[in-house]
Amino acid sequence: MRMTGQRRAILDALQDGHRPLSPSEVLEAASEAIAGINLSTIYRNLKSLVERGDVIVVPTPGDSSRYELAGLAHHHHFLCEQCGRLFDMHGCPGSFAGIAPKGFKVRSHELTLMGTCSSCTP
Amino acid sequence: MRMTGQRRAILDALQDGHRPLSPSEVLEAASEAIAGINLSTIYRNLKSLVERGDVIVVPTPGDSSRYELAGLAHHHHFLCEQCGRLFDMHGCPGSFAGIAPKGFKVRSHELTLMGTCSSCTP
DNA sequence: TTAATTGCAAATGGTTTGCATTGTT
DNA sequence: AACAATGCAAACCATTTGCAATTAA
Repeated sequence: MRMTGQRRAILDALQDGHRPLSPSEVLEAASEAIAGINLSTIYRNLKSLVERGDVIVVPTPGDSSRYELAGLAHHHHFLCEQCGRLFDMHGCPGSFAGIAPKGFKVRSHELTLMGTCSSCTP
Repeated sequence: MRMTGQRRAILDALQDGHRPLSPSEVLEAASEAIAGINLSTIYRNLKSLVERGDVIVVPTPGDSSRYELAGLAHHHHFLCEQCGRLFDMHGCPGSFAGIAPKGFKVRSHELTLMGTCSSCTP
């Protein structure tokens, strides 16, 4: 994988966003650096960046997946139902392995809080 | 809303499944009672059953939403990465409101454990 | 008979892919 | 030259919708 300007711009967008971004949010942010950048390219580059381990997928309940830079400490997210943005939160309340049914093997977990972010609260 | 045979079959499918079902799982189950039942009808009826409050949507991270009968105690789910089925778990480890950023209003939360269910564990 | 429900096919929206072109080494 | 990366259009898949035909109250 070559580190092209487009991939650089995508990583920059994720870095500057300070929160997980959807593909269309990445497109919007990267478009400011590279006019005419294509959504297919965003998807393809996000995929290869994930395979390479530079970026992780954030599966989001009831909405499309977001992407964020890899290497952050384990944490969870807040989904604003008003503006649709996903935010990072710090820490994790536990492993939750105890509530899994007997015989089920827990590999990971997703915790998402939903509500209204501070910008959208009147 | 009229209680047709199709709607009856859909509710029966959700009841008998003992776990949240995807639209295509509902189709498969309802087809045994009503041959030729259409997927559009499944979607339309699920929607009206949700509006009526008989059924709730279970938004599932990284996968399409599932549906389950309303009225169950607050609980969370386990997604088997092998067979794709979603299972109910009992109880909830907490409110999690404490980890939300300042100024954010929490309305609800989704907790999903991922891994391998007992049927898929070797 | 009146209004809700259904099947079918077409539309939609997000994501992926084929292919010819462009860019990098 | 050899191969990776891109743009574009078409394919895809889950979900929704328009409409004419059917069914329930």
